[in-house]
Amino acid sequence: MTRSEAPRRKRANGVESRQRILDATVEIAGERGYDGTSIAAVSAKCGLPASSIYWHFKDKDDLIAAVIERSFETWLTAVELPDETEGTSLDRVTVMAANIARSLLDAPDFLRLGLMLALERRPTEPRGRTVFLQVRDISRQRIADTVRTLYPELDEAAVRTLTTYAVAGADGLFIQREISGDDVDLVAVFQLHAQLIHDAANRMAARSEA
Amino acid sequence: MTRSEAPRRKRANGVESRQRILDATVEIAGERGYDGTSIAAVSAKCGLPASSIYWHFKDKDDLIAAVIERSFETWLTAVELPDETEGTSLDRVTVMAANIARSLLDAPDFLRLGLMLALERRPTEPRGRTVFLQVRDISRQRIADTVRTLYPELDEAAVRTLTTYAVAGADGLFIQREISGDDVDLVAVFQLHAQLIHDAANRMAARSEA
Amino acid sequence: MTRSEAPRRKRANGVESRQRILDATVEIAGERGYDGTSIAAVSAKCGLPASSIYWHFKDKDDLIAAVIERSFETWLTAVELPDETEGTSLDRVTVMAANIARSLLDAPDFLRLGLMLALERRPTEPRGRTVFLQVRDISRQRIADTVRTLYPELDEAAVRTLTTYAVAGADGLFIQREISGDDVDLVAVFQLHAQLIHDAANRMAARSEA
Amino acid sequence: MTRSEAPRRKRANGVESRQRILDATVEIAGERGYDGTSIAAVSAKCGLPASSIYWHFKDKDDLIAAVIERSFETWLTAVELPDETEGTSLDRVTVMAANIARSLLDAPDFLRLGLMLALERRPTEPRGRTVFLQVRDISRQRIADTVRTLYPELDEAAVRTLTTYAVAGADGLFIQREISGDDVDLVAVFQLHAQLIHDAANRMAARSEA
DNA sequence: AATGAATGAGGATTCATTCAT
DNA sequence: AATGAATGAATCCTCATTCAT
Repeated sequence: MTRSEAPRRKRANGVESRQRILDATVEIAGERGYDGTSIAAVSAKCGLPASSIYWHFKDKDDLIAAVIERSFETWLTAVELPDETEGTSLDRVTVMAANIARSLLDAPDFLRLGLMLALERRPTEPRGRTVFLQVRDISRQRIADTVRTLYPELDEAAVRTLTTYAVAGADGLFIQREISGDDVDLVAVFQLHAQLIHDAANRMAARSEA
Repeated sequence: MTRSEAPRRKRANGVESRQRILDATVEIAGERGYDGTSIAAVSAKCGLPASSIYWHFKDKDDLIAAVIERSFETWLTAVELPDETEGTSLDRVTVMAANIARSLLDAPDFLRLGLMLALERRPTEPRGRTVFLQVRDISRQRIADTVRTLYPELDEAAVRTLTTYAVAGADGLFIQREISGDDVDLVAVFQLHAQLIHDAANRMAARSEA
Repeated sequence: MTRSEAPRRKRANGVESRQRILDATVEIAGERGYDGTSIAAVSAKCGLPASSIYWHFKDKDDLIAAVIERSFETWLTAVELPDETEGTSLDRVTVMAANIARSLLDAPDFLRLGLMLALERRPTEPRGRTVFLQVRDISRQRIADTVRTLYPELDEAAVRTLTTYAVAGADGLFIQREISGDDVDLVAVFQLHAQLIHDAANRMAARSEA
Repeated sequence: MTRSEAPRRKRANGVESRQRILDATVEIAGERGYDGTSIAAVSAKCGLPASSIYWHFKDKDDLIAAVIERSFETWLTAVELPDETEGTSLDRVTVMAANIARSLLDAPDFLRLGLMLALERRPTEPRGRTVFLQVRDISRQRIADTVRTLYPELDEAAVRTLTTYAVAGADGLFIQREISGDDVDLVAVFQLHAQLIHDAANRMAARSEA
């Protein structure tokens, strides 16, 4: 709504414009989902006319997909998994959980939008959804790797189950936090989650040895 | 062009029409979310003209809220929590988890739509979202009650944490199932969830006694 | 542009509205072709909002197709072919040519639009084009029938050739008239056309007898 | 993202670019008419960015007009009218008709576009239309000259009528061919056309002598 | 209880064109 | 000679909603 900041900008700068558009889009799409994100709203928020958005992105689908891609990259670098950490496996799982929790607090738009897309079931699936599921799978595999490293006695079925459970818990806790706001101490509750997973891993390992 | 072709419209029946509209709406809204649900689409799916939908419901907001309400009721009666079951607390938690898992498999539209609404963050919140959060809270309290009954030694903070964790896990596992389809054995994974909650409850009880 | 004629019309009247829309569309589409016909222009000319046009017609394609259909019907009834006429075959061909010429002078929008559509070669053909080619074929068959009746000695190949030539001449002369306006006496030149076709028919008949 | 990937753009060559643009435009405009031809489509087909098209042509109108001009020239040189041919006037008319028929088979885009333009009736006439009508008139005069040469007894009114009829037939037969494709033997049917014109000329000559 | 028709606002996207480089 | 980026107007069409019947 403030117009004063744009005193007839002329120097065309594609890269910056693209970023501005993406910035505006994460915000809006993270709040209102795919259908709730209108190009007009993005245009208003980023200051570029709607038609300019179409110079940078083929269509809305392409735009949302690009948002997911970029957000995932930023998020990934924000998670900074210190896999080399010394300590017991419980320590390491706990640190990891805290890291993930913190990263989610910083980039909630990404996951919120992603989950909304993931929940939808349209006949023609938005590309953004596909992309989200792909990058989500990348994260999932990282977690699986960590599980394998920390609990080498586990067989693949157990690893898969634990990973599923770990991811599901993360999603669920994130949602809880989105609903209840600061009532939920995300870091604390993620650490409980880590603890339980650790217990489960140990029990499974014991069982498989027997 | 001839008028006589009307196929002997069965005597208008308000109740049935209302149901047809609601049926159409759960399906569409469960697949595409709030913004993705157009009155025209609902009209097409239920066979009644758009204007008829407005005879039964004040506006789109009202319609979606009604859908949530009805779906919740159906779901509640489907869960059939056998609180009176004899057996160890682990047994009882496990049975309960299986019941919930099964009920979610039957009414996925309800939870899918609800979660989509819950994740959104619009300036003027749809009434459907409010309703969903309310009914969700009802479920939450039932779970809290069960936890209190099964693990009477727990203090209120612990009960709250466990309940949060239980609900979060349920949401997360549901999402996982929505994404991966039959790859996820929802009942099995819910039972693991129950197990871990049971362990956590016992550890917490032990700690609070100390 | 004159607004005064519409003092808040309320009495909904589907049939009349439909006609108004079609009337506006023939005119515009007859002048500017498919792409040149904007829904906004039609809306402006008929006084109904653009969205109302979509109540009556599925989309632009459907609208144009409907225009062709209706125009063809009006044109057909305007041609009034007096097949029963007594007289020499030349007389009868000449009368027929004059009739067609006159009907074309009255409904030039129809043929102009149709020919524009016929000339186009888009990857996905507008339904209006299909419809035009169909109704055109109906006319063609009527002409073929007349030729068969008037010159019974002709074999089918000859009938086909003559019909093709007759239709082609009609199209070409119509175009000439569209370009040159009143410089071309359409009735006169159509009668010349009839004459030449008559000669050709006789020559062909003579040849086939030999 | 690296700039070095540009594939060694061959030294800019204005003339060639201009040709490429014109080539793309005939094709598109010949298929879809004036309004149906978008600069973006031309740009996509010729590989040059839209802004480059505006370096070579003032605006869309100018581009279409240029296309008509160039196409007419190519067509003219393709017709190769052998006016000096010996033989009866019927022979010569027939040869000429065959030549024209063949030339139309080779450059259908030109005439298709031209006829579409000619049929349109917009308030502000595209320059391409004007140009087409002009070049068409040049052809018309050549035909009139030929008629005058071959049938010197005809008065000017007769020459004009015959020319009109000749051109109209050509247009109509071309259209027929565009619609029906290979069902129409354009050369054969043009020869019938020539024959009939020849007959008409003779009859007119006889009449004017009487 | 229901519906045909209408409507203004807004949806995504494309348009022809310009301008600085 | 060419182009990346931008832009306002216009495109087709859908939206939620209303209203007279």
